[in-house]
Amino acid sequence: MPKVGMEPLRRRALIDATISAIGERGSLDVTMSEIAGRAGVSSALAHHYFGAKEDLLAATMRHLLSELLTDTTAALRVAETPRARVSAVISVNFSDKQFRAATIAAWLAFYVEAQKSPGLRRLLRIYAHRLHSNLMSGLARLLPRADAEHVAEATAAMIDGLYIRRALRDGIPNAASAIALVEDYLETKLSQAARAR
Amino acid sequence: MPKVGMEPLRRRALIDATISAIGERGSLDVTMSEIAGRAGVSSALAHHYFGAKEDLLAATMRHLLSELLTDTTAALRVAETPRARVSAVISVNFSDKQFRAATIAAWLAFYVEAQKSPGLRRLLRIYAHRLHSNLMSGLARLLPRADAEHVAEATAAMIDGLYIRRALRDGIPNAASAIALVEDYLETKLSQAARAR
DNA sequence: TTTTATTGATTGATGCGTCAATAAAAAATA
DNA sequence: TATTTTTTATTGACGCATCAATCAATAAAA
Repeated sequence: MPKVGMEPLRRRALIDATISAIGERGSLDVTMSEIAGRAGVSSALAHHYFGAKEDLLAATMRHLLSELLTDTTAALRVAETPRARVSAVISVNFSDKQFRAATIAAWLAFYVEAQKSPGLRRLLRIYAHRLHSNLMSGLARLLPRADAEHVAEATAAMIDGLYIRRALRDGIPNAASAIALVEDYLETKLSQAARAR
Repeated sequence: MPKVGMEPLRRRALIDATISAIGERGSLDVTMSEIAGRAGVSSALAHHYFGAKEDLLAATMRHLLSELLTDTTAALRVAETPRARVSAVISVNFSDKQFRAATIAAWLAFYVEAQKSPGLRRLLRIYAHRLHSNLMSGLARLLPRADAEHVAEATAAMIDGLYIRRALRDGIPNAASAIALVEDYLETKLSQAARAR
């Protein structure tokens, strides 16, 4: 059976299995055997490629993060105006790929785990910082600096909050209404600023 | 040593110990021994009073929830106007007692745990519902029904989001600025509505 | 023959939940 | 009031299950 060049395929399969396992269990205490089983390999192989369980979890987190960043930069590339840049960032966060039960459960679980693990916390800080600066890349051209910072904070908080409510499967059932909520806030703040000018 | 009437004292001490243990560890996987140790008793006693670990966690969650509800009703009682009612609900959520690292870590951990445990999920649904209707108790008198619902959703999401960001100890360092963010949103929406009228 | 892929079996640790044992208070009985 | 009995409080020790991590063994490529 052993065919060479399996490593990248197995790594990817194990990471995918980790996300779906976390999504189904709803928490990070999934076993290595559970994950490995989903990926169709033995738990020993998972250890072979990733070392400790925490390393696999960190790799999964990094994967989630880099997917989000990739999608975001792609969306930003085609955004023509500052206003469109802000909407692009928002829509990526609520895209089908991101705003899915398994993905959200994984994010939530990682937030909790980050309390313990400094490595994970660093990764989440990076995420928060990127989200902020991506939002600012549009807002800074629409509002005075201080207001832009303020609106970026509030928008980021709203996005995180909507993720949580989605995890609870209560209120805000779909991505469209979540986007509408955030966009409405933005529109309100922008028109308020325009009036003041 | 055995003195009669220990039960309520022990129960309370164990629940407090659970919160602080979760706060320090940052997650729900604290051991019964750890909790019992903090409460100054053996793990066997914790089992004696609460049964399974999950029961202790559920009791802790219920305690957190009922404290929040008690504080909220107290704050609502002294609120004179509809506008004051909304502010009252917000300020309770960011009060010293609620917006504390240990409490927030516990809430976050419970959100994750709720994915697995239907009992906990029910409790969190109750919390979300109460928060919503408490906000509505003021908003319904300030805005048309549909707008009020919308603003209540957004406010609730913002509150949850700010909790998460607090848990990460990143951005929004203190309660005051968190309140300012939410109040600013509210004020903006209310004045927008007033102008439209 | 060396490297890469893979696993079953095993080990060691951890932690929940139980149980029998101890002791002090309260209640019942003499 | 003195005693026995029952109830309440409490724990150390232990069984049992789970799981992460290791390792020796197998087999196909290079």
